[in-house]
Amino acid sequence: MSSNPAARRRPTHRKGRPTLTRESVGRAALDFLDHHGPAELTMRSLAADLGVSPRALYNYVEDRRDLLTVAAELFESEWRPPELESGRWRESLRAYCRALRAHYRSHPGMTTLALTENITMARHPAMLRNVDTLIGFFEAVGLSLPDAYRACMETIRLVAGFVELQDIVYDRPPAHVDPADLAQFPPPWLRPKDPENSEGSGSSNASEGPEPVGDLPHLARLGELEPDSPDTLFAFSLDILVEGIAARAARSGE
Amino acid sequence: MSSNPAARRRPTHRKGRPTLTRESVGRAALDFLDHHGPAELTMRSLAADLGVSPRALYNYVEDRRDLLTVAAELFESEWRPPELESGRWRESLRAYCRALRAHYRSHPGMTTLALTENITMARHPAMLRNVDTLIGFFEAVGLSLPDAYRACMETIRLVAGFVELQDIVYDRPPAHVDPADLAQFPPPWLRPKDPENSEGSGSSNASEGPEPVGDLPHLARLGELEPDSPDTLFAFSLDILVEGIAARAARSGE
DNA sequence: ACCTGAACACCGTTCAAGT
DNA sequence: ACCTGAACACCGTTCAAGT
Repeated sequence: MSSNPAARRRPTHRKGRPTLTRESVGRAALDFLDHHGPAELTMRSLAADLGVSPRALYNYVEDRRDLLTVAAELFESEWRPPELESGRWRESLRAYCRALRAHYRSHPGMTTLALTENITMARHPAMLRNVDTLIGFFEAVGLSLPDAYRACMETIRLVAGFVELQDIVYDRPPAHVDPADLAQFPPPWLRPKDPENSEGSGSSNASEGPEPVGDLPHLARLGELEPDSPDTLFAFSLDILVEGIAARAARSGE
Repeated sequence: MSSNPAARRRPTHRKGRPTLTRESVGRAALDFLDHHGPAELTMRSLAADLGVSPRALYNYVEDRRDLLTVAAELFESEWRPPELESGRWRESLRAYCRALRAHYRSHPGMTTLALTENITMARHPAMLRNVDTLIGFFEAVGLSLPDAYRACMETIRLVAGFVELQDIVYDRPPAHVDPADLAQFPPPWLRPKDPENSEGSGSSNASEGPEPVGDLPHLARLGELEPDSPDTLFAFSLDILVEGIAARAARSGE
């Protein structure tokens, strides 16, 4: 077992802590996102987390963009998709999307970070296999090959978009928003404004006029109903997706 | 016409350039995004664009977050939705979504910027009216009031997600990606790797093994087809949405 | 081979003066 | 009232040494 000389070249520890590697710093960056917002992830804060100087990170990644690319690859490589069965395909697709949503939520901000830094995701071989499997699934459901690809992309985009645009606000409420507001439905900023306190809304110049909200009849009725949970909202999105695909499959089946 | 003394209080020009206002600096920030990436939008670069010192901006906005909030509000206020007609509702919804996509694309990165800075969008009164109108439209199509709200949110999320996750890569190709690759379908990173040049793929440590891509049968067949344009991809997403909503409306109509 | 510490050019933001 | 210029604490990144 010690016949491979290359295996002994690098020590596994240094100064009491494990030796850094390209993977371990990427892993640290990914884990950092579980507890901090994307903006807090800096070379310096990550180095402090690892107990090294900022300069040390540059021995393993080229720059911050490269670091985030590694983190994105690790993020994709740890995605374990559930089985897809083309019989009872509706429930199968729903379960797949619920699992994918949980995956994205487990490292919130990774997608947003990739967007701001112009990092192309879906490069990891594991992700390629998943995409291929998903396309095969949609073909088995009855879509043409091009439609199966489009459906695959639409599915991933729906889940990623839901997590980044909807879940993140609930999972990590911004500091300036009252947490109690987030439990409400519709969100308070979708409610018609109380005409009492129309003053003091920040903009003090009257040049553009008060710009009254006017009637918002449907939102007003919504305010009296029970709030939607994010899970309910997500279930609705899945319904639209599933039935939309079913209609498409029925059409190309003719 | 000069009877209002308040109208004369602020000069309209100073040192040959128009006086700054809260709106004008927000407008400048929004326009900045048309020509530059979100990361380039800094207090200093924007001040240089306006011909003032960075400190001058702080007389009109509290900080960078506040500046981006103003820009987001302006972005929403300039959205002019097309008419929605509940008769021929499918084509009407499609046209609405196409216009909304064009709106988001006209200021690329605004949504991503709002995400990274934790800025809650849809605060502008004009946006409230639009949401209310869209909910009314979906009710007229045959959805229940809660479903109409969910469909409204799903519609906006679909368009915003498509622009940020799909269009931006085409409209603003990242510097490190070959532009020719973007015209291909599927993207090159979705193609099975050529076994010839499996060497030199960046990661030089063999500790994790070569991790072969293996068979990607559906992606391989896709590689021989004509690439999808973003418009084609978007049209497919709209088909899924429209037919999904139609199925939902038919079900609640019973 | 891998690390530290100092340094550079940036960034957001604030302070002390100018007019 | 609104601006400038200098300054502060950050950031990514690099250089020159250390071991």
